[in-house]
Amino acid sequence: MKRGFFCRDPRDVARDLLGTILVNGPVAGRIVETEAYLAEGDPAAHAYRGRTKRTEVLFGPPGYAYVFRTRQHACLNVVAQPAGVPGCVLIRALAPVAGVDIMRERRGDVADSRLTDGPAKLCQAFDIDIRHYGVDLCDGVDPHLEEGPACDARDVVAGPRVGVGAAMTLPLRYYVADDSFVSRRT
DNA sequence: CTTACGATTCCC
DNA sequence: GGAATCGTAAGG
Repeated sequence: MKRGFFCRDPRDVARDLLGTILVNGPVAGRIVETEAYLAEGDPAAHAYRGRTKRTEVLFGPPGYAYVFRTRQHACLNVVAQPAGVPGCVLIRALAPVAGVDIMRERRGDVADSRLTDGPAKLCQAFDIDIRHYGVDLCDGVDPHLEEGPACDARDVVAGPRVGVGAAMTLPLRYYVADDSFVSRRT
């Protein structure tokens, strides 16, 4: 995945990221749901309250991983836009492509359909956590992103984001219509 | 040092 | 509907 891909508005990156393949060693999956977090005017974005140790990587160059914890779970984002502009895209769900058996071991006793249908679930299935904070997702070293079969633009749906405290109804969430791994249908 | 609070998930 | 549970950030 070329770094230039991420050097754009988070909304465009979020939409175009659908279909991209996330790889981490033996496990891989096709992204089917994302959310954009804007660099400016977005109270729900972590970078909204400024630059801190936690949000530091958001202000760096695009294509790097911004991993954060909420409660006891980790979530994976990709930094978008040029250095100094803290936009990012949250990877909310993906469809398993390889290593399903390993995902089952990591996720415990859950149905296959719930292996990776949520931002924290996919991190657990892919063994991604805070230790991946700031890693380059464009350098080919795991974990990394690869171009996948482009999904039909007509299948892409936009809607309100999930679980954000600051009530934001802008359509910043993108997902593949009718995909069974999308975390929630609206 | 102390307190408040989640970009979630799973179980009752 | 509610608890789990811990790092981060802000305030004293």
